[in-house]
Amino acid sequence: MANAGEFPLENRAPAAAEAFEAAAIARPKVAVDTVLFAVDAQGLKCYLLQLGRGPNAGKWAFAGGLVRVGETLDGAARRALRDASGLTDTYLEQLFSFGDPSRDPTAHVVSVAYMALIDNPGRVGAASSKYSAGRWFAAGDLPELAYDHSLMADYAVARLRAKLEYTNIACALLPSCFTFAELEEVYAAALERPLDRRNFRRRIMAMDLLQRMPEQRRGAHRPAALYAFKHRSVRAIQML
Amino acid sequence: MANAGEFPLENRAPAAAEAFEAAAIARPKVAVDTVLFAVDAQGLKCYLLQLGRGPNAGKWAFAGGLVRVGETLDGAARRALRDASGLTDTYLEQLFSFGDPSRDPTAHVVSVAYMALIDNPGRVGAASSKYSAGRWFAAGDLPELAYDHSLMADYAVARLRAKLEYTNIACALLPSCFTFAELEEVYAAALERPLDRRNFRRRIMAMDLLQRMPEQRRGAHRPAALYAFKHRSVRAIQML
DNA sequence: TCAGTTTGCGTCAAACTGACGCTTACTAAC
DNA sequence: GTTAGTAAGCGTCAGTTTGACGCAAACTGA
Repeated sequence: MANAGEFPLENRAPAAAEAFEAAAIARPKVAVDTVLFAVDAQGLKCYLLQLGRGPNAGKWAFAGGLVRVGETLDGAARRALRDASGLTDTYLEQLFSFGDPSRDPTAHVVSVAYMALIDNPGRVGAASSKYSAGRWFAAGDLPELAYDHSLMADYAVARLRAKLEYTNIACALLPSCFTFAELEEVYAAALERPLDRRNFRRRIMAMDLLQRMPEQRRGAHRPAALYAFKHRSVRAIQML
Repeated sequence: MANAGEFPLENRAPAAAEAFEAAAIARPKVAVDTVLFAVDAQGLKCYLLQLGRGPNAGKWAFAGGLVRVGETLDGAARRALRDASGLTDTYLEQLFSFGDPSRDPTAHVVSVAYMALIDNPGRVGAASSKYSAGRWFAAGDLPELAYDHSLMADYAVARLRAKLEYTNIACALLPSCFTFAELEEVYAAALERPLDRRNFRRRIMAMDLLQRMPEQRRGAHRPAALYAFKHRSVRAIQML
């Protein structure tokens, strides 16, 4: 549907189309906004950018932008994220669309929210001139955000937490090789609660997601076995 | 973001705005499409409408339409559903947004997919003149659909199944009073697998969602206790 | 009164979960 | 070298949940 009743309009003179239905039809701008997550020693982090222009200048917001001609939503999200952080190969997942006409007081903008994950906060690079600054914030302690971006943040955190439980999404927050302790830190940071080391190991092992690597990580103490995810693409874990 | 860099444009002469950035910015139409579900004796059903106009005339699709000036996405979905089925008070939940510019060959249309649930397929009424017909189909055996509506159908079924497991969403597919057998039929229909009557009862009871009503339903055999959901609003079940 | 059918309670073993003890393997300090 | 300290990683145990299934209770219609 949706597109259905509209086609005749496309084939008529613009004036006729206007008179018939277009008067009521909104032509909102369509935007994408991406909540970028990474985990570091302090916990789950969110990357925010400070707006350099417009009425919201000075406020913090997620990487975003308007969809361009010929672009898919995913494509626009990737481009906006690249412009804001230099990142090109991230895990990206659509979350939810926000379309309240008053969410942006200056124009009707429908925004499709995305979540992106990277394994290391240090990977972010310089932002485009659209932004005056960019930095990581603790996910649980974000500053006041522009528009309805706080809602997006809540949504993103909830989705990430849920998916940690039934998918291998943690692979997007870790390098290709990691120790069990590092995996546990990712879970503990995102879920914001401590996990029992031994039970966590058992639970993850039962999921059969990991592949043991031949090498070990040597540090100050007993060396730790290195693991990799069997599948680097995110997929639901089938509970038999 | 998203809306951010754009404001200066709004305040400039149109020509300047065009030259600066607008050339590349898409102005897609924004549509909503709603996958309407109900359960009857045959199983899970999906309500489809046959398009009466346009290049896809004759094809089946979900209830949808373009977002109008001042409308929220939810509001547009409710209106489109009302126009297509007469329904006004349904459970409604946003699913996913589809924005591939080639999903509709005649125009760039971003469509926000929704799922709606009702307790009785018989509640649907007459459709607007935009459609030439409307009827229920078995959810597992849909005809060829217009646009990317098959994708939406898959997405909707997956979401419904998932939510049955961890929310009280079944309340939207049942009348206010129902027997355990009716509740089980809803689950079995949506999940498309038989459930053990006794284990199902135990599992649902453990969730503590139901309230036993004083009356009983009398039929040809042993009378069945009537139940109602404690909460009619859909909420996640907290696993202690 | 009985056959037939649905309702709804109960049992049992296997699997899973949360809490936690303890050994192993290393480094760094003495 | 010996030892103290620490992270890694194995194992145990009781309580809970899960899946399979037996069976009595409650009703109708013949």
